[in-house]
Amino acid sequence: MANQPAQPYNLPAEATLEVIGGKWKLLILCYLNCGPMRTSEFRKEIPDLSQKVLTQSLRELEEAGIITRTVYNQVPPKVVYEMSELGNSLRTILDQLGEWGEYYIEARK
Amino acid sequence: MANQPAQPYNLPAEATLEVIGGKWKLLILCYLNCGPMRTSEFRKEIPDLSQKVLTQSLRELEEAGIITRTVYNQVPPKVVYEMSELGNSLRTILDQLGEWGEYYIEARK
DNA sequence: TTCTATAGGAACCTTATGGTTACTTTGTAC
DNA sequence: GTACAAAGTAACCATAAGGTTCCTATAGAA
Repeated sequence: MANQPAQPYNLPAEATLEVIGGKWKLLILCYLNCGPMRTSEFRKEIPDLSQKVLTQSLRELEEAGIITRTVYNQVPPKVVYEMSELGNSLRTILDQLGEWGEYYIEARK
Repeated sequence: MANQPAQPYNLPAEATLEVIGGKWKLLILCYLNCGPMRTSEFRKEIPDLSQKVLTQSLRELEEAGIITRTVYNQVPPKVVYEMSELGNSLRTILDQLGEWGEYYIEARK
């Protein structure tokens, strides 16, 4: 139960992994990279992703400032998620992770 | 207990995160980026990293083909770890993760 | 007036990951 | 012959992350 140090990371790169890490966040960001999405659209596109983990992941991405959440005051509810400025700055990284992943999968065959 | 699908990833980028993910792997790779290291050197440099998690992480990186392990047949034992070719191909990614992490930490202040 | 659609919360369980402690092996130095 | 060094392994525990099921609110449609 030690207090958190001023800088909780050994390396800045860990901050990046903390933001995009987790089982589904990359996939969520990948969809948002193509444009805004509502919750129900995520549910249809990624049926294996449970409601709970979806909203949890979206909340964390929102708190990290990577995506924005817009609530339309209507019934039934409508909530739209999209990339923020900060989120867009991640694009290069996401692309590179994908490229190296392809290379790696190929190299391991 | 479902069988693994042919491709266990939704995205190739997930393969990358699987390789470098975990609490200590980035740090380990960061040290190896500067040159070969023996186990005892890791223990001194990263005292918060337990023996168990260290060897476990090194094993996984080795299985991923990212690092190599060389055992010298002597007593007391001597084991040296270093980056492989494949490991070196990760360098750009690691750098970018670090750069974005710095940017992000700054942007969040 | 009952049903539907949408987004989410609450309670609970399971598994993965990380951490701790104690033990092992074996040649050399004291 | 005892102690030490290096690189582990084994058994165990704690916490985090992910997953399941059921519940809620509310306007309009049937």
